[in-house]
Amino acid sequence: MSGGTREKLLDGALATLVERGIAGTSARAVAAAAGVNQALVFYHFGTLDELLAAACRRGAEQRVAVYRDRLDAVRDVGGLLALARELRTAERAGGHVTALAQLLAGAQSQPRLAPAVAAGLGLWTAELERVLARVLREGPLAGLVDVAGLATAVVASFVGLQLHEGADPEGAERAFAALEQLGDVLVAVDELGPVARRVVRARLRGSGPERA
Amino acid sequence: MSGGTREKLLDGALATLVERGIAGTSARAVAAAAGVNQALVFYHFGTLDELLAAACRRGAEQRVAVYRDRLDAVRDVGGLLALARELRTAERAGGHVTALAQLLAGAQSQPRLAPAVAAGLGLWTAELERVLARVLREGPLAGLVDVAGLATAVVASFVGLQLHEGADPEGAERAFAALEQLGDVLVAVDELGPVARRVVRARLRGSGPERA
DNA sequence: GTCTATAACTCGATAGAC
DNA sequence: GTCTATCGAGTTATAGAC
Repeated sequence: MSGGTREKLLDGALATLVERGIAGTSARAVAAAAGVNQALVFYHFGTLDELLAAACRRGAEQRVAVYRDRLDAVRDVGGLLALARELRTAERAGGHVTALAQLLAGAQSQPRLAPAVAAGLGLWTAELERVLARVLREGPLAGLVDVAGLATAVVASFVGLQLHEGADPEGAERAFAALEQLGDVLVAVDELGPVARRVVRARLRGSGPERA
Repeated sequence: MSGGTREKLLDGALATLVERGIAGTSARAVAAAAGVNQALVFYHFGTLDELLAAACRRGAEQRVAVYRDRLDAVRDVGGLLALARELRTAERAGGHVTALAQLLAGAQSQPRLAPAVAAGLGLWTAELERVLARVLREGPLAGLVDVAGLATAVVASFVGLQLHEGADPEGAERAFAALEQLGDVLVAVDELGPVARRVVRARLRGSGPERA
């Protein structure tokens, strides 16, 4: 939490979003969390929304950077699910996805937040798209599912599950476990070999995304 | 919007959640949306949180009732995806899932909201669990994936996608389309027949949920 | 850049008339 | 049940001293 006032405020904004939610994230609450005078929010960022938007962008950049190496190391669907579980566990301490979820909720009725939140989500989506393209390279889904859309769906689902965790932790745990089982099934289908794969594709002729 | 004051306030609460988000849903804003005096919020519900909790429960009950017949009519994964798309379209007019999402965001830091939101989500989850159990009855996933957990995951994902729509409509559309493609693949795998199904299950021996 | 002080407003909630 | 009036606290944002 050291460094300049600007950085303290950005950290304080994310911490306040996690602890008090978007409804409780006032300029005073953020300044208190940052250990800084309340007027400095407006000196450095003009408005509270601008501070939150900046915190959203920087928070997503930092987190994505932290996980980039591990994302690069993922080789199959099972590895991706394992990383998702690790990220979920890390959330209990850091709460970065929680902060993003609160900003996303706020962006629904605060148009000024929407671009920043979309950018933050886009950083995660872009990373995941790379991983999915590699993991699904030769699997049965390759060429049949729009990878960019799938990446967005996975990110959105992760945010939804993280929110669910706050209201129903046991349910969220079961949901996560079920998705891991689903992933195992996909892996097993993948291992059926090229014959089954060709059968599946033949049945889907014309219903997938554009192919070269 | 006719009826007693209590009902006007419950409707006004949901409308305010959609228009202003959880951060902008004050007792005064709800009363204004309901066309009712502000003090009546506290006369009828004691606190604002109690009103929001009651609105959450009633809203979920009403919406689930509206969709129950159509959920009962779903016979396969494709039908379920078609219904999901219909529900998503209906959201643009009604915004009931959006209200639920805002309440879910608020519940993260407002413990008094959590039980009501968990109950509201639970109504959707229970309905979906029934449908999934029927749809997956003989498919490759039967017995391999915890249906209750999967239902929760689907509901959480839907809420996440709905929130995503507010910040990035094009991305949400692509995500939805990708999930439909994924559903098509699952249907095709399902049609591979009992031989492939048995191979998949053999590979998964011991990794699924408990079986009788 | 950082502070105090304050203007102007909204908030949840209550008291008390009707 | 519904209204007006209001209290006390919290809100964004600014002015001006240092």
